Amino acid sequence: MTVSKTAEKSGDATKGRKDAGDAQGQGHAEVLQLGELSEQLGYVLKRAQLKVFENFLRCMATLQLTPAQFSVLLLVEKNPGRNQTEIASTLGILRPNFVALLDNLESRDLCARIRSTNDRRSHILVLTDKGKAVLTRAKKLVATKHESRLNTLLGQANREALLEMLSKIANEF
Amino acid sequence: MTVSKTAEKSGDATKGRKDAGDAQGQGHAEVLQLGELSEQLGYVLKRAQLKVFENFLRCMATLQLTPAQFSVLLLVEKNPGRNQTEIASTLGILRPNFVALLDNLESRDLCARIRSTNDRRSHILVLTDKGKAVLTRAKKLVATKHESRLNTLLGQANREALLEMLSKIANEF
DNA sequence: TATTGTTATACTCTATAACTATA
DNA sequence: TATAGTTATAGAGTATAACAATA
Repeated sequence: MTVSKTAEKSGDATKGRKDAGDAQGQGHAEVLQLGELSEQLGYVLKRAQLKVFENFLRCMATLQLTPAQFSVLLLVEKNPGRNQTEIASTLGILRPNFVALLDNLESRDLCARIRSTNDRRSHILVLTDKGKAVLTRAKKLVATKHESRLNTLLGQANREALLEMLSKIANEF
Repeated sequence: MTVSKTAEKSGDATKGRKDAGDAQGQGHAEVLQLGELSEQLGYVLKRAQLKVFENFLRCMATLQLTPAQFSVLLLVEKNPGRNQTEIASTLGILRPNFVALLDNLESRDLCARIRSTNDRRSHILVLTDKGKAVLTRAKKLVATKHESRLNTLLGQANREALLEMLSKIANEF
């Protein structure tokens, strides 16, 4: 991809480079021109996404939940009684990759696999009481620290418009 | 308390699961409820970004350019005479990871490293004639096949508003 | 035979340390 | 000593094949 996760402090690409008074004539110093790049939706989308995930992780540091883990907890809470294949595929996670993610959540006693009586191949997923409690705290953290900051930055109306357009892209593009 | 490992008698866990016309008792279910997930900006942002990159790759299949490679070509064209560190850090690519990316572009004769005369440690980056030609074709493909589709989907005004909000997030969040 | 969860594996992207050659 | 490019390497994230248990 174009952008790295926590690369360096944003905006220090030209750190330490001075243009004024460069007697040697080497070293243009200004920030590079992004040019058409700043009009490329994919580029800006990716950089925005990294920023948002980064902030999410900071907000969730106390609960140690990644965006993927949070999405699993939310989906299991909303759809109790579903099996691994259903939860994973809804989130776009491949079944093999879902195993380790679930192992992690289960080892922390946040969710549990229950062998289905109807189809003994299936593992029904449910949140444990601890999982429910953690999810409740997580939602509060996300709302008060994460999403609220986006509201402040964009404004409530804009944030909703943004969400709508992104949903349209995600679903119809 | 924690959830028991033994399956429950599908009481409320499977509530509302059965398809209306399901003759067998095996019930494929309806689509899962995303619930609050569809309001999580990070989640929707990520899915939108994946869709956009996916489409980008399809549009660029003939030229075999990834988003990252395209961004490098664009930036080198706009900022000739810059070295690897400057180009890479502007794009948020770490220097070690930039080496293989450049090796690829150079092996395809799209860009070239030129040892700087001022500082023989530096490699100045330039596009080759082939690189310029390919980039011109790439820009046309992106404009006519990729970005234009986004315009159709969102509308010109909305697309600009989207870009502006994403830029704001990328730069100020 | 088909499906669920799983293992093994591979490939990409990202991240850090350390080397070399210059400065 | 510090910096530019590089190598090696490790860790996530994502992808496919195949196996055991079950249907």
